[in-house]
Amino acid sequence: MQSKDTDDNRSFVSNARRAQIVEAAIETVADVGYANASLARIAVRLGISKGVISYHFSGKDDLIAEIVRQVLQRARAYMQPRIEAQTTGPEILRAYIESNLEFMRDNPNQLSAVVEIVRATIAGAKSPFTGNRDGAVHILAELLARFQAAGDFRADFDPNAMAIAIRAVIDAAPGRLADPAFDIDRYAREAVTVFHRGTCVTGA
Amino acid sequence: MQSKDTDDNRSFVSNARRAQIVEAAIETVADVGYANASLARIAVRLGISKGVISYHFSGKDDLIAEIVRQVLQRARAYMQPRIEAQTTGPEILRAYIESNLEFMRDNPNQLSAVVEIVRATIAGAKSPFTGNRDGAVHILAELLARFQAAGDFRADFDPNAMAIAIRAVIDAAPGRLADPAFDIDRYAREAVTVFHRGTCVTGA
DNA sequence: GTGTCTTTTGACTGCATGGCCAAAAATTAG
DNA sequence: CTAATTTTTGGCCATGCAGTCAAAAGACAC
Repeated sequence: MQSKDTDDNRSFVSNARRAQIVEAAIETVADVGYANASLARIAVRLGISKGVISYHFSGKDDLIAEIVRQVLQRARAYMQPRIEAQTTGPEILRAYIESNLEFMRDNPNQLSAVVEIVRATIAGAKSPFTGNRDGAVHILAELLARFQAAGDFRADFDPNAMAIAIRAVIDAAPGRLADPAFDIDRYAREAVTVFHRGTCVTGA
Repeated sequence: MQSKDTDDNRSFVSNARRAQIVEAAIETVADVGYANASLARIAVRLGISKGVISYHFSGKDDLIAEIVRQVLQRARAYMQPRIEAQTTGPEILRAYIESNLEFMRDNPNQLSAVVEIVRATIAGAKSPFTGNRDGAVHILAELLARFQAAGDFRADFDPNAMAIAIRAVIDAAPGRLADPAFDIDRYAREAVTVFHRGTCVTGA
């Protein structure tokens, strides 16, 4: 094993095992919370010995990083085309919010796990995922700023503050998915409306 | 000691010690994150033995609950008069958002700690603070619904979804306070504007 | 079937945690 | 000053954690 592992460096079986472990880890985190998601618990969920995890991953950090990497890749793959299909600022913003929340609705565990991992590791200490969070905000802020300059949005809001608010509203959803009274589609509609009204020159 | 402790049940010195420990615990949580805020760390910050904490509190849960209780009480004391001074729906909503964020700005550690405690303990397992979070959302939702019925707000948004979004935007602030580039006053202004535009019939 | 390589097991380490407690120290009362 | 009480100390548990490892089990080529 080299330090820079590629998928092709590993056998089919090995890759399947890794995928299996990643999946179990996602479920475990979404289920019992990041703080309680120990290697032992993940192993029990799979019915294997926890040594197997150590064999296939260099450590817990490696496993967690792999979760974040995989989920964000899938989320990006789902969202990106939907966002890029739009042309105007308001349309893009709507597609951004909607595709984010749709992905959460259809893959509830995955983003729940990632949001929790990022939050838990960022709190207090420096984390390998700080750049991840700030990166998402920054990309959104740039987007807002671009279309603000183009006149698609009102000129007098701070793109950075707005981006933080938008992401806050989106990232609050996973933690509510467990509540049966929470209607994420309804929530998405409200979020779209609020930020449309909040960013555009004219009302709805 | 009885199980239902009142302040008056304890000596002055004892209450002072408790307050001191609570304060140190708040700072520790805000500093190193809830996950790393062990009794040992809190004790070191105070320069005392960790047994002292066990002596003054029935356990870690007790200490944490006391933090939440005290901070929320202070926050309520700050916010409530400011909110009740308003009469119309939009004014109340503005006062709600502004007073929340002002309290965070002036007491950065306190609400950082509480938000993190509530988030960390709610994730995955059932927590003594679940009702706390849902209660805050519920109160806000009722408020929105009341003034929606009165015609102060547009009639076609879901008060519950809106309340969740508003709290999400507010609760995202503490985690950003450490970032020197984050201007919480600016953030408050944008939040007020967004939700004013999002809830009212006419634009800004 | 034999030998090689991969994978899994289960026991083990070292560490940090929350909680506990007897003895020491400090405080207060008489 | 002495005795009773409150408070603090520092060491001690049991538990759960991530990570390690030798040995067993399995897969597979020949």
